[in-house]
Amino acid sequence: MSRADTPRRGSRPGRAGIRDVAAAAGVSITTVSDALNGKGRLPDATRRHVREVADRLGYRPSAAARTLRTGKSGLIGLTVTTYGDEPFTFTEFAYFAEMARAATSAALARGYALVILPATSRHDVWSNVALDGTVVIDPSDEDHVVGELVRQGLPVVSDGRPAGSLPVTAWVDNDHEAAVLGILDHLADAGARRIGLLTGTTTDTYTRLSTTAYLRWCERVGQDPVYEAYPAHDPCAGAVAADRLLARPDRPDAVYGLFDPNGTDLLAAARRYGLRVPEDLLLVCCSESTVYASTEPPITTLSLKPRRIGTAVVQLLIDAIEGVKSDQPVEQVIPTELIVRTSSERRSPRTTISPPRSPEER
Amino acid sequence: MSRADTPRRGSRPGRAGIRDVAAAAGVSITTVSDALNGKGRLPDATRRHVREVADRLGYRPSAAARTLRTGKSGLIGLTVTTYGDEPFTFTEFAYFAEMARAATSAALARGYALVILPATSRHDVWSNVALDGTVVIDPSDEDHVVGELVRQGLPVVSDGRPAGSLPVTAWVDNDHEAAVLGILDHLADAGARRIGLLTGTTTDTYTRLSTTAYLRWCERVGQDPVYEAYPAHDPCAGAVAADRLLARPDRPDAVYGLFDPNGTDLLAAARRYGLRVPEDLLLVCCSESTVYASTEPPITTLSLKPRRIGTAVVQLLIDAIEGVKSDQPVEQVIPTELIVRTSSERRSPRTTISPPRSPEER
DNA sequence: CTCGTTGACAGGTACGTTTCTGCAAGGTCA
DNA sequence: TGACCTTGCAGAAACGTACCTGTCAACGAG
Repeated sequence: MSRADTPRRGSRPGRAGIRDVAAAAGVSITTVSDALNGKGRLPDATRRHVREVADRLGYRPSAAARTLRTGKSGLIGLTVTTYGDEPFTFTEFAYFAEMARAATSAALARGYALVILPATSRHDVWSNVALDGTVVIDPSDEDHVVGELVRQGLPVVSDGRPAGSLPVTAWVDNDHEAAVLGILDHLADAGARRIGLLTGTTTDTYTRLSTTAYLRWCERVGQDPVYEAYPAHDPCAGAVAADRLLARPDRPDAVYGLFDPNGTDLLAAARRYGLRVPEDLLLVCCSESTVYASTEPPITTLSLKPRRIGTAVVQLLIDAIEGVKSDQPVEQVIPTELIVRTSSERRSPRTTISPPRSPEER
Repeated sequence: MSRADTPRRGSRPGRAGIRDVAAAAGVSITTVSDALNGKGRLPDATRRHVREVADRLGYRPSAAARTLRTGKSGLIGLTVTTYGDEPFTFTEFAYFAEMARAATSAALARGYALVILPATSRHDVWSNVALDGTVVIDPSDEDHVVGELVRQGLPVVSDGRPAGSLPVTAWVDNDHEAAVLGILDHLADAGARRIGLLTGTTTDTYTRLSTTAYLRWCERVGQDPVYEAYPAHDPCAGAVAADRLLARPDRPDAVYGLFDPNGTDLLAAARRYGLRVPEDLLLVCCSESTVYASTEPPITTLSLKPRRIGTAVVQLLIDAIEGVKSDQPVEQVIPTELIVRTSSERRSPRTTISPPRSPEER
């Protein structure tokens, strides 16, 4: 009895299935599938006819069924780091926004869409979405999620070289050490005699590599390190740390800030202490924001080229999904760009003319 | 023959199916499904046993199969406006980043994930992902995508009240008119006598409502409108427009900028023309960026509360997905917040002490 | 003793595709 | 005229899950 109740199977209101199209076009399901997907050997007349009927019925193939059958969903995960409940990534710093934008664009161009997922291993969410692969932003040393994904055979590409022996498929990163050394040399060239650093307390690779590069540089040139560290995800702490740095007895005459908001923080702190930029204090910070072009004075920034990174990461990932999976990880280094502005301009001739520095000052 | 080749069906390497779990636990598929999903009537012992075996095998249910069966994917679309090839939304202005962040957070908290999709109706991408509903950011008058989605029976919630008769399920927005009027009054209170506007050439609701509110206010108080419009998605055009506005013969003594970067643009332009802020020029702009707290001088900003909007939009959408679908659209208005800083501080007593204005100046 | 009732499970079907295999009809060539 | 290939299409088997519909025992009530 109950069988007779539903003779019109699949007659869900609002959605026409491939069956309905086949019936309406007077052909078989196979023919419909082949006609719409451009496969099989069909005369153009049949193909056109099927397409036409499908259009008329407003047929849209079920993504779930297709995914189940083919094993490909066309979805790429994008992990965002969370602090507490809030997703941190891609809003705090312009870097993440730019990177995500480029990644989105690159994915869409190849027919994929991005799914935003938290870096924490909340199984409920991760296992509820069928992914073809994942982009991981700056994974920590022992990332649960990455391990799990790799175990499932999914390709994983990371933005930022993976710490430890994380088995990612590929990664893209800048040469952070070279970038920091370049900036320090640039500041020294501009007349800096004691360069300070505003850095973070977090353990991510970017912070770690940059800080050690700074320390190594200090050792090489014989300068005592002068730096303040703060939790980078707390914007207030940045302003406080900037203030601390300029309040020190061994106040630096040049500062490099590792994080995006450091430029304005340092500028405000300098103002409080009556320091002129660049006369009394040279300033550089790492940022993708355009506001530093129109601050007073404009501030020199280091760009990590997030657009290129986001694009590269997605390309590598989709290549891995679609193409031949090379066994060895693919590594790609994107060059940084130093955008020199007034805040790090060479000191006035006065300084240059001053007598050569004594050894202990060097 | 070929049938005998694959007696172990579903023995895909790396992924254990529900069948494997059932076999390993010595129960039926139904029992496994019931045990893991907390349904059916099973003794706790069986439930525990099944769960244990599933864990041991590393069983992860197939999201695609579950979606196909249940009709729910746990995915929510988030449209981003694109200009040319590039996704524009959520990177140009801090508003979008904050809004997306809040939306992501709210969705994850309820077990949903966000999928980033372009507002243009690229069918390839849209039809390839199974969505439970969609958040649309500031849809244009005749949005193809919205119509299509609604026709498929999917709930659509928009950030920004829909123009025309777009059949969205619900929407969330600010009271832009009230916000603009409030700012203009605030500036007038601070001593402004001719208030200019920096606005956009685009036809989105925000720009339109804000501009007409400005024009109405001007008419009411008897001031000639003084405004410049530019394509908001072009950052360079903003600086040029700011310059144009201050170069006019009828130069305003106060300006409100509708878009995020306008504050720095206007500040730079004021500097070029030797105008002091706030003595010669009062400044307010609509922005969520914190940089305006530490510019010189700090700039008064209007916050649209994107966090609250993003959260509200997602809550409404998920309510519509899971709960009772009310037929009439749900509308929700989020109050704005004016963060008053130095750039719009009341003019010095000199101005205040000056004789009451003549009618034509009013 | 019989009859409903409830607990604890198993079978089987449907979700909507893709695709492998098969099978006629018609053409080509020896 | 058959052997063989090509063309044009249909049948049916998966993909992995959820859930509806039994079935079979035990058990208390009448």
